[in-house]
Amino acid sequence: MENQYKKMTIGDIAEQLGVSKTTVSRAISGKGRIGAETRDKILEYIKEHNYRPNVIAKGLAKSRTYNIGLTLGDYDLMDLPFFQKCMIGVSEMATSMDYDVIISTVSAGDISQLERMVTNHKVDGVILTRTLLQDPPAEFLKSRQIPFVVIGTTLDKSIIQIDNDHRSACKELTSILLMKGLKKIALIGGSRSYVVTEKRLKGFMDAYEEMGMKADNDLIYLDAESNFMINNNVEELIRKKADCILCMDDNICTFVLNKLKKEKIKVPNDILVASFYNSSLLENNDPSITSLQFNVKELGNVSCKILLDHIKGKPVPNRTLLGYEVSMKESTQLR
Amino acid sequence: MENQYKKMTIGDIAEQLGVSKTTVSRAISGKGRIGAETRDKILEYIKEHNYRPNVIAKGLAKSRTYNIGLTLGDYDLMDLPFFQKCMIGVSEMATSMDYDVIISTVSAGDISQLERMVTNHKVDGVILTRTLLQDPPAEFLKSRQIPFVVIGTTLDKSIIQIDNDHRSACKELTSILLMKGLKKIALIGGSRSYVVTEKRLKGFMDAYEEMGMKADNDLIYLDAESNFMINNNVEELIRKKADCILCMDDNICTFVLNKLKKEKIKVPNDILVASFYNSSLLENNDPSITSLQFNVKELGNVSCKILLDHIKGKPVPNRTLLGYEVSMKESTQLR
DNA sequence: CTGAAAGCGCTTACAG
DNA sequence: CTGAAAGCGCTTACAG
Repeated sequence: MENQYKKMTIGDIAEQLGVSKTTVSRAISGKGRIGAETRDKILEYIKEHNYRPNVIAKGLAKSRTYNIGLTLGDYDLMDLPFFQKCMIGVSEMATSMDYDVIISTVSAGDISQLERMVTNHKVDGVILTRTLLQDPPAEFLKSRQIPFVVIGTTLDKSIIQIDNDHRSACKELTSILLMKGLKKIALIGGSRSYVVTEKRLKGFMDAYEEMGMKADNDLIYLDAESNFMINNNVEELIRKKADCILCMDDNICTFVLNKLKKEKIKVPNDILVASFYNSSLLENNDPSITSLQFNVKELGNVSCKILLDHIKGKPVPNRTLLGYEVSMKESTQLR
Repeated sequence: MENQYKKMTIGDIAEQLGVSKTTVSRAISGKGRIGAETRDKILEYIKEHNYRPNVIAKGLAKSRTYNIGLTLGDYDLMDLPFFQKCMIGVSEMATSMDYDVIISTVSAGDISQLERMVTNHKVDGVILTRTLLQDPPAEFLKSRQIPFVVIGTTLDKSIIQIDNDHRSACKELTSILLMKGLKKIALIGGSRSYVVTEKRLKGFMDAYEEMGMKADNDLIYLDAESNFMINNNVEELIRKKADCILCMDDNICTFVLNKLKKEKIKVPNDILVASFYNSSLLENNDPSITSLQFNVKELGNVSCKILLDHIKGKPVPNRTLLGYEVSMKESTQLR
């Protein structure tokens, strides 16, 4: 099953044109002095014969792979669209800079795939998605001194990170709700081992503080990991007569909506609902759900650009915060 | 930003142990005659010093990249979980055979990323997902004589393909429904430019034929691409008093369920609903939705194995059909 | 059983 | 401005 497609090399071109391989190489890379005439002749030949240099060979010579790694955790399966959109963003940018992206899954703390990829010298750098407070992949890469960036937020300030401004976003959505005159806003959030959970909580608190108010801790439920827990939380919230439920992500929101439906509590008539995260899970919901909107593809784009710049030794910001949008929908309309 | 991690080479080992690079290479690959004693000594040294060969260099020498490409179309965004699960399956198998997977997006017929990846000699083969009747990526790869396999089904029998047995699966689900005594089963399907649409239709027909019955063409709606079209279709089906709506995929099913809800038609009390495809979109629906179940990760596993075998020149089956499960839920319970 | 040497397809000091 | 040569880190006939 050999590929019989003409595999032209730099040597073939040199021979055909009666120049040296060095010259051909220079014409291609544009580096080193070379006569305009010779260069044009070579470039023309290349175009005409559809030659493409072997990136692997180039990589070996320059100790580069022209690959970057992208990890996905199996927890990503929970927020399906995120990884895919992000990956498309990364891939788009990588391609435009003549890099490719190799994927690597990290499941249940098993970083063997990542280790393999790195120790096999298959990538020049890595993009980590969804980091935990304690992040084995990040620690591994740090110990290996491989350039890497993190999509998300880590406590370790020395790590290059790119994230949406979750804190401000959550603050803004909460503020809008508070200004509607709501008195008993509840918050249901996921695992506190994710940094983003803390960020969202802080944003929520910020909104209260700015208005000189105090959030009611009795209405805040964190570490809500299962449908069961969320059902319980919702029951309690009904008893406590919350007037709005803020969900930290769409998964939680889906469970909350199901539970409310089962209890025959109407949204937005009886209670308001909003999500701190957008995903297509809620796209077709009736009523439509108020949520934050993040441009995940852009997140991928930017992260890739930063990693590549970093690999090339350019200075890059240690922390990059991307924007958001608040999308008000039916679920928070006061009757 | 250089990686200062010890980059040991085969030469270093040879020098330290007073043998030749050839010998070291042989010890590692296990090919070529070599004394057991020398081999053990080398292997031990390698283990002790945590040496990992540079796969890129090995690749250059063997004209291999130890990478395979995996394409995803932007239409995949419609069935989110599919690509990701599939990719995890592919990656898992690839890793176990010391290969890596490079992703490449193909959007709106733009195969430039794929072309780049291939002409840059970055992959030894490619896995294509979601092929269309007319498939530019497949045609391109064929013309380049690059080993590749397709996840899905193509009309071109010369292409190595791996798919679930959609036809049998759809037939089985339809049969079960027919045996419940349903008289007016409707079918709403997507674009006919996907081979799988035809397969599903055939399976539907098969069920009727086997029972000596004839499907009512008046209840079959294909090329239902938009929410708008599906709404119309559902309206007509209500008028025609269909007793069951079979949806070819979960996207369609979601639209159908929304429309029925809006029209205040209860599932399963007033009409039954089932889907020919499973995805998490419907996971939390109330009532739970009867659907077919496919093991997508396994699909990825098998596809990768077949491609790798093919690359290595082993004989592989031209067509591989994987199983399915019928999962009966509330949405098809006759009262 | 072991090694010297050529080669994979590039890049890049060093000379001229 | 151009080229011969060494090198990137491996593999593999060929000889011994």
